Amino acid sequence: MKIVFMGTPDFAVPCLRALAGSGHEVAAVFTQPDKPKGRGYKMIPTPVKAAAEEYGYTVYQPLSLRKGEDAEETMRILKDIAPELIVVTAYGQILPKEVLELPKYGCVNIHASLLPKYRGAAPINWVLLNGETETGVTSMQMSEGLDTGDMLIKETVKIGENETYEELYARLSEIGGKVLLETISGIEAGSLSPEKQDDALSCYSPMITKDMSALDFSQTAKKVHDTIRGVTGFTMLEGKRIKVFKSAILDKIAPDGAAGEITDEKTFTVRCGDGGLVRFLEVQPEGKKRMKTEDFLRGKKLEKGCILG
RNA sequence: CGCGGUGUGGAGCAGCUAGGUAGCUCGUCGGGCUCAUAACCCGAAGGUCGUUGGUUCAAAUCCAGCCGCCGCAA
Repeated sequence: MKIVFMGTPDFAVPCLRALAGSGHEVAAVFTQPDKPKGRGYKMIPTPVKAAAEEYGYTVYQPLSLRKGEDAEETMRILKDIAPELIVVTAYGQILPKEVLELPKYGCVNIHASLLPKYRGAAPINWVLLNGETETGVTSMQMSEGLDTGDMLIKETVKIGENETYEELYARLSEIGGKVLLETISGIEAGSLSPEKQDDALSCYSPMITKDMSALDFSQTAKKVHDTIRGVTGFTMLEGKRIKVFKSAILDKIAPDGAAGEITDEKTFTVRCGDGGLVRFLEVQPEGKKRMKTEDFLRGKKLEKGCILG
């Protein structure tokens, strides 16, 4: 099948690779424009662009598909290509109606949640922040609303108690590639039965912001742990910023003591608002590399009773 | 030229402000102790102190450039 692929971040890369290995014709790849990123404002190509170039695909990076010269130009390009299907995975732009209706089979989207729950930009983060125990990947026939199209294939996965955003992200993106191929096969065979989303059950996952990563130890241990898993936590230790990438909740409870207090300096365990204890497993001090807590503690002496935050 | 941190044996760090013997907590290897152990005791190996140049009798330490890694901000 002649396909146009649209995607931007790492999450979309396994989908593109799946297509590349499937025998379908990838006629073009669309991704967001490169932006000056990082220290010194270096221009970094998007992960999808980097992958597309490996395969020698033609890459387009229009500023907008909805307005301006780029939008008109894009429509001309798409009409010229005349794809049978457009595949969209975490592209980062809203597709106008003309684009949605252009291909014979329309546009399909791979979304990292069990729709209709967690529509929107950051489903993986929010699933973890909310302490969900399962999530998944859904493919859908795109319509004009945001992640509101009819659902085609859904695959559910269990979430590990200590599973982090990174880990879940990697798992779901791989599943995304698989679901994509199944969906395309289904479309070709005409064997899919689109299912309408029940809007009453829907919820949105808005973009995450920096301040959501700030750990608040007056909250429950579960909440603190989920924050670390979902968006990577950070707090202040002796005036310096320290990120927390991985954590675990202990079975024990410390009924007395202050929130944010280090209760065990040998393992970097902190007391939370409900008396629950969270142990940091992987941290990154300001200006340093990310490291396991045991490594961190070899060079840094913590003081028991020291308060974080 | 966005702001800042950092680069020291395999790992994480101290030492640098007031230049002059390479240190700590671990790991590794050998030996000992023990019913046994990730525990304890003794010993050993292992480092061009990121790189280039400068100042100096002498530089991990002071100065300049370069490279790498990272935090913030976008």
